[in-house]
Parts: sequence; C-alpha cells; structure tokens
Amino acid sequence: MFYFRVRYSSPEFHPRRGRLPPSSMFKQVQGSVSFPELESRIGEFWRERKIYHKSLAARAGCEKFVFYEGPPTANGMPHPGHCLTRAIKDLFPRYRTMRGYLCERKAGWDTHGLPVEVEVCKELGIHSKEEIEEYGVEPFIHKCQESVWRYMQQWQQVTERLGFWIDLDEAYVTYHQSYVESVWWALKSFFERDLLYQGHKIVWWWAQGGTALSSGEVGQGYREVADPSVYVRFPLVDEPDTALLVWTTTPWTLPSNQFAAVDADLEYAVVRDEQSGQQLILAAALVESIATKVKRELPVVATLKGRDLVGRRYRPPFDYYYAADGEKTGRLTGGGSERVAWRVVAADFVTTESGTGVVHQAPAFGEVDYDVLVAEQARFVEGEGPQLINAVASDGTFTAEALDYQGRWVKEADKDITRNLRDRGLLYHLEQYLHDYPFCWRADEDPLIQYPRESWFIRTTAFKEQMLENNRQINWLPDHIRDGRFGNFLETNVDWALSRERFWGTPLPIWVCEETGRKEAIASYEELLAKPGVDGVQAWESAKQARPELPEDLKVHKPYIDEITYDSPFAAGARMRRVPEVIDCWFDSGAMPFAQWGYPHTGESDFGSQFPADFISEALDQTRGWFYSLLAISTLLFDKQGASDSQSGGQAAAPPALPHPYRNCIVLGLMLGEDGTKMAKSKRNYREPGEIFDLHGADALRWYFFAKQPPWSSIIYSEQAIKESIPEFLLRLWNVYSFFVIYANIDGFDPSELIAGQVDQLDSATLSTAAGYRTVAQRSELDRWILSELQRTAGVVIECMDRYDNFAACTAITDCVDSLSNWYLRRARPRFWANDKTAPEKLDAYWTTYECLTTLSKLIAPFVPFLAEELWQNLAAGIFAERARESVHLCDYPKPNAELLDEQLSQGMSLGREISSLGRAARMNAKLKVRQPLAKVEIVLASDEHRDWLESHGALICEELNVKSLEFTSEPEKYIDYQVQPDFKRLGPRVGKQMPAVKKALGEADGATLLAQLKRDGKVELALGDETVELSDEDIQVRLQAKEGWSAAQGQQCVVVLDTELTPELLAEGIARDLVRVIQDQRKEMGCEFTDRIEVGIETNAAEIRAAVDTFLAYITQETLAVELKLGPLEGVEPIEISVGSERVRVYVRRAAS
RNA sequence: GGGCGUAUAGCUCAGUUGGUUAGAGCGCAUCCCUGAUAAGGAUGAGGUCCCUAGUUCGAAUCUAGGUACGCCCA
Repeated sequence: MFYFRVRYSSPEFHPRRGRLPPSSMFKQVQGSVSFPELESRIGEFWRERKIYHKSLAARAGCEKFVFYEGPPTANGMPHPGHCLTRAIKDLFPRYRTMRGYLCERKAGWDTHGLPVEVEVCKELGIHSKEEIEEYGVEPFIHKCQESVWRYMQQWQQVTERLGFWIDLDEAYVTYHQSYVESVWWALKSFFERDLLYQGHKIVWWWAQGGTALSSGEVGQGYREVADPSVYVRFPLVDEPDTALLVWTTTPWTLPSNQFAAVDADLEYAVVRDEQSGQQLILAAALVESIATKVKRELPVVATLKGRDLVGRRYRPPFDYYYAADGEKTGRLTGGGSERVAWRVVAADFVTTESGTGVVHQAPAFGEVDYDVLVAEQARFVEGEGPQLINAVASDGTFTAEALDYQGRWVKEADKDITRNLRDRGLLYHLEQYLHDYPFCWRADEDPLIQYPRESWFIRTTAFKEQMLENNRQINWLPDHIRDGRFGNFLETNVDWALSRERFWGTPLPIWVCEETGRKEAIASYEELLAKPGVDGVQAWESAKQARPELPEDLKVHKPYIDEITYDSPFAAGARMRRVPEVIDCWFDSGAMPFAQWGYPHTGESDFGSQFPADFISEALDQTRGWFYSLLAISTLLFDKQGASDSQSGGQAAAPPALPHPYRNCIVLGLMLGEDGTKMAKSKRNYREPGEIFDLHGADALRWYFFAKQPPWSSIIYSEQAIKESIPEFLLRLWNVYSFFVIYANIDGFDPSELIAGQVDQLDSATLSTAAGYRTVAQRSELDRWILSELQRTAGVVIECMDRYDNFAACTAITDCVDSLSNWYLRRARPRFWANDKTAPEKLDAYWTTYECLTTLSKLIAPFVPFLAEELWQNLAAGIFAERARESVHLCDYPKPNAELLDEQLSQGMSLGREISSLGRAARMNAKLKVRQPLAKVEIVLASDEHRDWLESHGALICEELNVKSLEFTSEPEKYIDYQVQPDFKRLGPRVGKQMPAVKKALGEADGATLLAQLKRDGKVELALGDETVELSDEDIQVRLQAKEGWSAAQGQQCVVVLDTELTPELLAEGIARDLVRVIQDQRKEMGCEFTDRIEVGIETNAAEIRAAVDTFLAYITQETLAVELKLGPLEGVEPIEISVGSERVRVYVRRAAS
C-alpha cells in the first residue's frame, strides 16, 4: 500500500497567507512570534487584573509557604546576576502557590552602610571622615537617604519585567523608623543578657586620617616594600646568658611587647653562639638557616619541646612597662597565681616558615596577638590578668610611655629602635625584608598599621553550639555548604564586631552615663522620649520645620538621635548620652524576619505566622553575609537561652523548632561575565538586563537559568545560550500550540461549545463532560501514550520541585514537549487533516492535544510565566471567558493521574521509537533515503519482553521507515553475533577475583550455544581452573552485534536489518515520490494556492523514469493536483532540472487555466 | 598562607550506593522532510573523564598527593 496523504480541502485556508475563517474561536497565532512583545502584553494584563494579588487571595487561609526576600541595595544598577537571584526567588513561590500554599512575598531594600556613604562622597568629591564632618553630618545624611533610591526605578522595572511577583508596595526598608526600632529591640535584648559588650578590635588603621579601613579597601592598597627584619634576643630572667631569639619586621611594636609565643609540639634547640658565648633558643628546624644568615656556627647544646618553654619568663627589650609591672602577679581562676606578662605562651599560629619559631607578641598591633592576650586574660580572675599595652597613640606616634620616642611617627622610629637594640647588645641580626604591605588607598604614601579600636561586639561565641545545631537542620542546596563553607565558618566563630565609626547606619541604641560610665539600651524612640529629663528633640524638630519634606524616619538617625540626652538613673545630676557608633548593616538585613514587620512594637501576628522561612535564596557570597546574620541573630534571640529570658519581653514563650529562621536555602553560584571573569561594566562582558529582555525576552532568560544548569554551579553569562533557549524550548512548544490553533480553527473545534457550564481550570474530569469527548481508554494508543507521558511528567516535576531541583524538573518538561512535538503530533497529523470533521479519531486528536497543551501551560507556569499565560489566555480564558479561571497562575498545579499511566505502553513506544531511529541509521549507512520504499526490515530482539507489542505495531514502524513489511527474524545468527557478558553488579560480590576469568570464558564461548543451553537448563556452568561457577539467566547480559555485510544498525535492545534489494517496482515508486516532491516545491515556488490546478510536463530520456511516470500517473496527478501530466516539455515554461538517480530530468509546471 | 568548591566532546554542562561500549544541548558535517514551512527532523564525527600514585575482581566515581581556575578569609 502506498501512503497517501489525506488532503485538507477547505478553500479558504492557506496557512502561509493566514487566511482564516472569519469566525475563528481561538485567537489566530502568528507564525513568527515576538516573545518580548508578548511578554509586555502579558505583564500589562497581570497588572491590570491584579493577578498576583488574586493568586494570594485565592489561597487565603491555606497552609503558608514562607519566603524571605534578602534585601538588595538599590543604589547600584541591577545586572544579570541579580536577575538569576530574582528568577529563582520567583520560581518556588509561584510553584508553591499553585500547589495550594499561601506564599506572601514582601519586598525589601537594604539602605544603610558604607557603600551608600562612598557613593555620596564621590558625588561630593570628598573622601575622608574629616571632610564629611566639615561638610556637615546632617546634610550628608540627607544625601545618603536620597541616594538610596537612585536606581529604584531600574530595579522596579527589572523586577516587573522578569515576572518576579513580589509586593514592592509593601516593601520593608532598613532605614525606616519601625525597622530601626525592631533592630534596637534586638540589641537591647542582647545588651540586657550581656551579649553585647565593648572590647577592642584590631583594625587596619589609617593613622594620618584617623579612620579604620574595611578589608576591601585594605586589599586595594597592598604593594611591595622593604622593611627592616630584626632578630632580637629576649634574655631569660632565670638564665640571663640564654635568650629567646625573636623575629619581627615591625621594630616599633617591640616597646609594646607582652608575650613570646611558641608552638607547644614543635622541637626547639638551645644553641651556643661561639662568638659571644651566649645561648639562644629557637626552632630546631630553623637553626641551619639562621646560622647561614649570621655566617657562623651555631652548635646545638640541647633540644626541648615548645611546651617545656611555656611559662619561662624573659626580659622584654624595653623597660617602659616592665619596670613597673615585671613582677606583678594575678590570681588564676583555676587556683594559684602567675606573672601577668613577659613569659612564654603556647599558640597554634607559630610556624617555621619564617622567623625563628618564637614569635614576639604585641597584642595591640596584631589580631592573633590580641587573641593571645584575650586567652591569657581568661585564665586570670577578672581584673587581675594582663591589660592591653599600647605605647602608640591613634595618630600613629609614640605616647609618653615610650619616653625615648614620644611624639615620633612609629614607622620613622624603626631605625632608632634598631640602633638602640644594637647598642644594648639585644640585636642579634638585621636585614632587609621584601614583602607586601598595605597602604592607604586615598593617600598612598601612608602605610597602614594594625591598631586596637574600641568596638562593640555581640557574644556570638556563647551560642556557637546552638548555631551549629541550627545549621545542621537546614536543608542546604548544594548540601556541601552545611558542613563545608558555612559549617566551617561557624566552627571558627568569633564574636561579631558590630559597631562602625560611620554616619549612615542604624545608630547603636546605647546611652552612657557621663558620670559613671554605666550604660542603658533603648528599644524605641518612644521609650527614649519617656525618659526623665529628656532633651535634644529640638534638633530634629527644627530641621523638619526648615525642610518639611524630610522623612520622619531620619529622626532616629545621626545626627538628630545623638542630640537626645536624658537624666542618668545612675548618678544624680548626670546626663545619659548616646555612644557615637552606628552598626554593621549586615545586622540590619539579618534582623529582617522580625524587623520587616516592626516586631515586637507592631506586627506581632504577621511575625508569628511568617516565621521561620521555608525558603530563601541568595548567591554564594552571602554565606558570611546574610545567611550568617540571619542565623546568628535568630539563634541568639530565639533559642532556649534567649527565650527563657523574660526581661526583654515580647518573645515567644517556647523557642521555635529548629531550624530557624530558614529551612531551605538555595545557594546560587556566582555569575561571571562572558569572558569567564567577574562581571564589570568597564569590561563590557555582559549586557544590561533591559537589553536582554528586549532582544530575547524574560522567559528565555528564565528558562536559561532554570534549565541549563543546577542553580549552584557558577554560571558564565552567555547571550548565545540565552538565545538558544528560544528554539530549544519556547519555540518548540509554541509550534505545537500554533499547529493546534490553526487546525482547530479550520475545523471549528471549539471546546467552549462542547462543554457546558463552569470549566474552572479544565481538569480531566471537566473535559470528560464535553460532547464528543471519548474516554481515554476508548482512544487510540498514540493518544493514551502521550497522555501517559503527560501524567508521568507531572509526577516527576512535582517530585523534583518539592526537593528544590528545578534543573531536573526542566529536563522532564523538555522531554515531554519533545514527545508531544516530534512523535505525537507527527504521528497524529493525518488525523488533523481528515476530511470528516466529526470523525471520533479526529476529535480524539483534538481533545488529546488540547489536554496536553492546557496541562502543559499549568506545568510550565512557574518557570516561564509569560508563555504559560499566553497559552492559557488563548486556549482557555479566551474561549470560555468567565467560565474558566482568569489566569493560569490562579490554577492548581497538575497532579498526575495514576489511572492514565501506562508503563508498558511507554516502554513499548520507546522501543518502537528506537527501532525507527535504528532503521534510519541503517538507511544512512546504505545511502538509501527514506523516500525510497524498501521491501522489508528484519528485527532481532535481545529479549522477547516487548515482542508482542511490537508485532502488533508493525504498521507504525513500516510507515516510519517506509518499508512494506516487518519481520522478526527466525534466524538471527545470520545477521548478528551474541556477546555474552557477566552482570558485573550481580556477580561482583559472588565471584570477586574470578571476575576477569568469568568475563573471558563468557566472551570466548559461542554466544548462541550458551544462550540455548541457558534456555534449556536454566543455568550454565563455567569451568575456571579447578573451580566451576554456575550462572543463571540473570547473571549474564546479552549484547547484540550486527555482522558485517548487512545494512544493519544496533541499539541497546535490538538490531534492525534492512532488506536493501530494490526491485523495479520499488525503484519506480521511489522515482514517483521524488517527482511529486519536485512538483510540490515548484507549486510553492510559484505561489500556488492549495486548490490551484496545474499542468505538468516531464522531459527525460530515461526509460525507467518514463515507466515510473506511467505506472504512478494517478498518484502523481492526485498528489500535485495536476489536471494534465505529459511526458515532454511545456512550451513557454522554464524547466527545473533535477537528477533522479543518474538521470537528468526536466520538470515543467504551470498553473492551469481555471 | 587557610577554608570551600570546580576540572568530563570545539563550547555549556549531566553522569544514581564503584559495575566494564561515559551522555545531553549547542556548534560542526552529511542528509531527510517540505500543508507546523523565515519552521521541523534524522544520522555522524568528536573523549588521555586535569595529572600521579593507591584501594578494588572492577575507578569518571573512593583515598592520598599534585596542577589549574573560582570564591571566601587572612
């Protein structure tokens, strides 16, 4: 039988011209779609109809899915990296909403901090703190507050254009009074529980400018310089001829020496310096290199462990402090007493990579040194341990304590100090040392020094175990974050240095008594105003009077808040004044779970129902930022110790269940520019989000984010890849949709006429009430198959999305769309073309496709919300009007219907598709195009599991492969070899080392014989040396290998062999089909209507072609709508020259007179 | 210097508790289809699974060491 197309005969229809019946029910679908244009239309629709708010309203009272927005800062432009974050933040809330949860999405803005100040400084052309003060803190703060909103509009645009549904109107803002007061409340709670304290922090200090630099600023200023490298003797008190050998590159820190540190486990040597007769103690491993440096022998007298040195006392190189306190002792907490300073201590940072293995400790000028001091202080009874020694003033000059150098800039004093040491015989060796050292980025001649500053700390270390336990309960994606980066960070937790000596930030709400120094924390502005004798409110009031447009929120900021004082409760007549600091803005963002509601001053019920978050997501760089600040604040505030403390009030009676404040956290990879380096405007290695939206659309960008990689792998921005997601997915689905709409309109397939009453969200139950709708069981196998695939996909997607795996979910969706487009629709096409508009098979095809498309529209809605909406609007809302849900985003997410799942069918079809594919491969190899019919294919199956199914589907395969018959060969040995292999996974544990022998034996045996034996006896025995191994059917795997000499292709489960013999009949049919194609092409070329009749002339000398035309005359004329076909030229017509086989043929085509 | 991560086809990336023929998309090549048509489809070529050593009957996968890159912290 030939395969004849059934022609569609509607005279009005011409897809290319788009001439359609005037009363089409589905909106006509354009061939070339502009997604950006479509998206802006859909965006407008959402806005007008308030779909987002309706989606929330529809879930009122439902179980909550809590989402927290990590506040971005709006004083920089949004870039593609922000789009990724916002896309992921949109995906899961949308998904959960469709799954029946109520997911409120409150936006937020991070508005405080140094970056804002720097922006303003740039604008004003100033940089130092002094310059800000000169300019005036008040106008400076005003500028900061204005600057915060600089790119607000761009942010709102990007957010909306991306389809990120979030409530921007209700956004929390970190500088707002209610927010600040929530933060104050938390800090007051900490203060009253002794978790907020003042201490020293060693910072990189710009002495000339009188300010600390952030690590980012310090990092910019490193350059290589030569510093003195001095080796100094610290003589032991009880053994003056023996000295510790100590190394430093900062001689100016020696007057402030307090300890010498050694590694307890390291081996130390006592060496004799022959020249002086004195003994030195240094790391044994370094003796040789030091000896080389000083160019003399240093024989080892004795060795000892570092721990043996611990506690030994020495004389520091300068007496400034030692003279008074050298003999001072303090009581230890563990009993007994000890000298407070100038003795050897153990420390784990001591290395033998440089220096001497004995490290000079000046806790004022080094962070690790300072830690040593703190550890030492902890050993003593409070107040009796060592106090910080610091002979340097904050301007970088020596104080009166270092009398000899008083007033001198420390770096400049290095030389004199070195000379002094040499004069007193304490300098053992001096050299120059090249290393990287930081300088101030604003004054590059000024070296920075490490310097202690008073700072406020939060005692996070007291809650380390609780934080670790909390962290263990969080579902991190990827999971290595928990025990890796984040877990390690918590393990090495240090107290949070909270305060900043800056201007634009949440003021630290601590007031100090000017008499006694005693402190109080304040939790709200109201509380402050209620204090006795309060004064200073006028500063704000007069500012507000002068500029009424100033937002009220500024009154809780510097400088106004600093003006407010009140009577001290600690000393009669004394006043309470605020400390000058503001706080780290990370504390602001970490406080958002409660501060976004103004809790506990307001919003108690909101906070109660929106804590903790089910889901948050930010990029990897937030590990030590937001992820930490959220966890730390929540743990300290709400965990057992916190909750049991009733002083601060407002806290929940019982501590919340772990984890809090977030349960699931997707840690996004960083987004790099097109060239694989960090995105930077200056490098132009990325495109502005706005441009991407205009060129490719938001759905394309979203699909690229969701479907191309797991979200935590770092993404190299690729415009090409964004573009590619259009044909790969969006357009493929669009084509199916467009195909359906075109034909449905032609055939007048109007679901809205076929279903009565409410259709709501068009689920299967509703569809089944339609006129002409047959149950799935009644429909063809192909229909049952695609509906089964659809159910399976829905199941997989739900399973993936519930575990936050968008990547795998997208893969499943892509596969489903591929099945629909490239198998279902292709196979079902003839049914769409069928003449009889009421044929049940035809209606089945429509209902099946319709159900697939409407279901897919819901499935893809969280991922590509615009396209999904477009489908829904045209396929459902457009025709049903009020009878269907207004938007796809108001629908429930499709749940798989187990009754429609047909695993057997799915596998059979998969094998059928594989056979078709193998058949095409075999044709390629034999250079036989599909248009050439062949007599038969033979199929060899590895197992008979699906044989029955395949036998009953011979026609399908024949059609796909354009062959006349299909056979399951009775003599497979003719075409193939069997390769028998052990099932390694099964046999591995059983035969172990015998495995290679088993493999060899099976490989060498004759496959066919072995299989026959297995079939007969149910087992085979292999002799391996003296042992035999018995193998059952399941212990082996059979592979088929096509023999040489056949046009065959092999797959996993079967081999397909082509019969390549071409009879004259087959050849003639092939020729006829070739000619039809050429004529059809020419029709199209000439712009023929589908109904136009033509005349055809075929001129050739080849007898077989003339014969083929003769034999298939009816077929050719019918296919091409030719009224006349003659062998010979048509006068006045340009011929098309083609080759058929080795023959030249001229084909003439012209429109027939109507 | 420390911590964490990454390394698989020309490019971007998958790869289940270790199982013996390592996959996808893009690109490339060849071809098919031509009533979804400025679309669509098939097939193919392309691999030292970063290197070295080890564990194992068996390693892309586990271990150790190294190399390169990225991020965070010093």
